Amino acid sequence: MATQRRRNGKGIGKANPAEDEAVYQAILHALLEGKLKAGTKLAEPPLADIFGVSRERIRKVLHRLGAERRLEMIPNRGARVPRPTLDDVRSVYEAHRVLEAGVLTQLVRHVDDALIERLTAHLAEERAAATRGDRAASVRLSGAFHVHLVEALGNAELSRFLADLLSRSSVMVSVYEPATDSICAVDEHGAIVEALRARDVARAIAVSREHFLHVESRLHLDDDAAPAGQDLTAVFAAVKPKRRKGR
Amino acid sequence: MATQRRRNGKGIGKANPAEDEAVYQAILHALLEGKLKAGTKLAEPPLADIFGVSRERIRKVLHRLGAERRLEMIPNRGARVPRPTLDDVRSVYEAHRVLEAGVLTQLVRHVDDALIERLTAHLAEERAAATRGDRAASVRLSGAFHVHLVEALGNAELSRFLADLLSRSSVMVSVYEPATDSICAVDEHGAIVEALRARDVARAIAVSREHFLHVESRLHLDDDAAPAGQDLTAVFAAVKPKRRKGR
DNA sequence: GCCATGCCAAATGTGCACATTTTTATAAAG
DNA sequence: CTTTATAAAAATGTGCACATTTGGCATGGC
Repeated sequence: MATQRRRNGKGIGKANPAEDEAVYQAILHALLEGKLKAGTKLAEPPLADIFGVSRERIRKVLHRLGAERRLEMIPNRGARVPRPTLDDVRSVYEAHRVLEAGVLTQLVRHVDDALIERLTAHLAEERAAATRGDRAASVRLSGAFHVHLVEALGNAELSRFLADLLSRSSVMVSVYEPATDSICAVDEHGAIVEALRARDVARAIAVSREHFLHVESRLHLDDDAAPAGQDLTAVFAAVKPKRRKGR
Repeated sequence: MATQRRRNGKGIGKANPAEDEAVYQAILHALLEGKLKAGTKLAEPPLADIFGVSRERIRKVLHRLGAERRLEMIPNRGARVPRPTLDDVRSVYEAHRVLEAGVLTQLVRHVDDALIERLTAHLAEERAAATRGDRAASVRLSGAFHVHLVEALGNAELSRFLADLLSRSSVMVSVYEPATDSICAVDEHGAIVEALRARDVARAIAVSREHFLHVESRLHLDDDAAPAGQDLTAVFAAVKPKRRKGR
């Protein structure tokens, strides 16, 4: 009697790790794309309804995102999209700057022609996107340049740390808008590569530092601040065509 | 089967966030102390029985530790204490080395007498512990020195990253045993402070680098490798005096 | 003797039914 | 009209009952 089956009549405890991952990726993607405005409440029941999964599954995903510090979890009060302070953003940029100084210091000891060649090729891509006027590609490639630098070291811990920093700064673009007007100047990236080729640590670090300070100086507060109330259904509209109840 | 301790029909959903934290801290502490050998299986039912809480609570904690990469989670097969490779350990040390190079680069721009004074005081503590022969204090203070360095920058992201690295290397002590014979030489720490006082970036980084390479060279494989099967009850014996079934 | 196969106990994964807490709506008082 | 108190509604947190999967063990065939 107590065995209430699901609507699809199949098993209830059916293991489906892919479903977890799909929901996680969907929400994470929405966060990184900036579709979810800062301060938006992410309640479990509506999300379960939208994605057509149980509430527990949504719950697990939200708590995971909270553990990764991508969502702000408050006990008994659910999940919200974090509203980073200007100091928070500066902190992330500074961390990136400090990290890259260390990376460059280590990198000059291991530069070889292949690396310089790869970086030069990347610079060409960046210039192509810039002259083409493709803003989206420019932003993407600009971030990828720094990823290339750290991955040249082949250290998983450092790569993960940088990925964490970049993903966090992505979210921040929706509040403060850095570098939408003019992204990382390709020339500055080129100067870093040039210093690397010359094995000049001090110059590489100095250029990198100026580069980051340049970007940081463009940060400014964008205080339209829609405090809450965003239509989640609209945000996740095209993500999952699963049926949901009549609105 | 293990009789669920809490069967009082009245308050089932009683909120108790402190209980979560207690279990989390207990397992984390056991991990950091090296009481849990690498490769040990952490099954949910016995842990629930030991701590006297429901299985779901254990479950949540284990998954949290898995998300923090302190436990290795395999779908449908539970949690195990990770068995880090020698390359993993080297990776952590290298990351610390690279990070500290960046930290020192940034730090020489903001050194003041107060900082030098604090670091000097710390060095005195280290020396005292060393001459006293207090090995535990020496290890602790030796790690704390590097924490002091990064915290001098006042950047939360960087501090968190270093804490992550340190906690991971703590776990690794149980497999490879670095620096138990002779921990970070105080003289090397002193040389770093001296270079900072002189505002000599290159020297600070060089000394720091040599320091880390020195420690890394002491790593060696300790392959006794008890493959599994550790008595969890004994490990968590003194942690939680809560009543459990037999005993 | 050794590998393959089937069965059974144990462990993990998940939906659901509550309890608890928070938030919203409504009514009353100043 | 604003503010406060109270009740209703919604959302979050948790234990439990299953389903599913895994691992071990015995049996049978080569």
